[in-house]
Amino acid sequence: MKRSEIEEAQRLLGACSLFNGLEKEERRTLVERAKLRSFSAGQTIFSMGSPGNSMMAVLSGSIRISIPSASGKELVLAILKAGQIFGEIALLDGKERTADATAATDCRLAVLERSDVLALLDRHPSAWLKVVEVLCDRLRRTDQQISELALLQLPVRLAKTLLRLAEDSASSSPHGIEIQFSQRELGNFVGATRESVNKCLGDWQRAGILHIEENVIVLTDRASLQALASIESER
Amino acid sequence: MKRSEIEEAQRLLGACSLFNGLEKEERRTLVERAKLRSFSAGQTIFSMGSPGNSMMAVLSGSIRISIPSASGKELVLAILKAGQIFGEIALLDGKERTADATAATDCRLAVLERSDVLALLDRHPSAWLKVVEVLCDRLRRTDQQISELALLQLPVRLAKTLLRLAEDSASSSPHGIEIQFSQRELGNFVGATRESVNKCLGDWQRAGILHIEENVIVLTDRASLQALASIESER
DNA sequence: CGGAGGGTGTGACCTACTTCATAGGCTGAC
DNA sequence: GTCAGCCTATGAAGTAGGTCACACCCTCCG
Repeated sequence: MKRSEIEEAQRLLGACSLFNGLEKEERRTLVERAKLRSFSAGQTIFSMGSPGNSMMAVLSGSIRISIPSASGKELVLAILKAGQIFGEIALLDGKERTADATAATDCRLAVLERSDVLALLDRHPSAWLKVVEVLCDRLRRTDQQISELALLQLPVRLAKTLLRLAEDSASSSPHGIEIQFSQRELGNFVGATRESVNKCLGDWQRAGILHIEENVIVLTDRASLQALASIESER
Repeated sequence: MKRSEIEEAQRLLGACSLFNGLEKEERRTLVERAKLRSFSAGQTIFSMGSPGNSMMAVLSGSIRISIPSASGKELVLAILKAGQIFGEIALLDGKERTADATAATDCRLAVLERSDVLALLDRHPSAWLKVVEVLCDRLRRTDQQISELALLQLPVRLAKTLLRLAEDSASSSPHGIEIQFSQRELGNFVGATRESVNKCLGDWQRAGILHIEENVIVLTDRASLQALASIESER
């Protein structure tokens, strides 16, 4: 591993909420012990059910966390970007991975082994709190996802996820915020089919809330979408 | 608080996975700092959205954790029994409660304040691991619940939850395992209506897999139910 | 006693989805 | 080139499950 790479990885790990409490020195030893790995878009990083002794921090690119179903369908739980971590559950409790992780784009990861992480936590017990915060955050997210899935109907769920995607998407054109997911992928987010998503988006385009151009959805009227998302329409 | 009560609470806390690693002495001080509280069936213990500075350990009875929706509906996330804990998320990250907790039966709880728990973790950093295990367990559960909700259809979900309920139900009659939840409540478990649950159970009764008598469901043919639960039938 | 409020059982109907089919467009590989 | 494989678009048909309405049974309470 080159010196420059190490330095960059160190800087990037500093961006992780998990590690930004550490002193520089600690971060350096952590990076030294970590394996840096690259994946190209579409590659699978790990699969649900496999044993997992490591966790990953995203250095660049984005990662897709999903749960597969028996027959090809899948539900996307999250898209992770630089500075976020994943795979920590299996590392912490020593059991199987609970979901699939695949590279959504080309990406680079820092892979940390269980023994290294536990050793670090041993030296710095205060870091446990960070770990716990990450887990709590995950739990809040999944709890919310559960209730939405069970209690809200498709248009509301779709509106909510569009807004969420809009929030952590850097790319905004002059006309509005751009979202770059295929309709099939949006379906995987909200637990619906490609066709249903298409119809919903079509309606909204006709209503002037957004428009669809060349594999990109442009949100023009965010307020209306927010209204749609907070309608108490249930199943 | 009476001496006998303290002793009993100590014994019961020892049954919690979270605390069974502690020495007797530590457990005693923890119990001394805890408030013992009783709730009668139906009482609400805390509500989603309220601030939460405490967590609870169930000493006796059972607790119902649920997420309410705008219009009366709700989704039941878990039923907790003696030896289990809840409310730890808000305690750990200092944010709002993510769900409602109500007394499913008359029950007694040990209520632990944030400062006491954090102090204990400070004295015994090894206890963090236990906390993390609890959180990981929760995450595994909710992840599974999400994927079932999104990917499986009602009969499969219902079969799965019946089997789960059967597992941690002590009451088994000579004829089979008894499950004592109303059909409406089962609906709240699987995200469906009373009527749909009724129809499904009716079919299964006709098929001889279970029978229904006086507000009790008796599982007679567990194997068939397991078969139904593992069918890959999707939505 | 009667009535309110809980439970189960069932039908008729409605609708939010899925499934299936078809059509066309673009990109990248052979 | 053309073919495979991805995407969007849209409409017809099928269906799981929700909604509504009713009947009936408890038990608890005034």
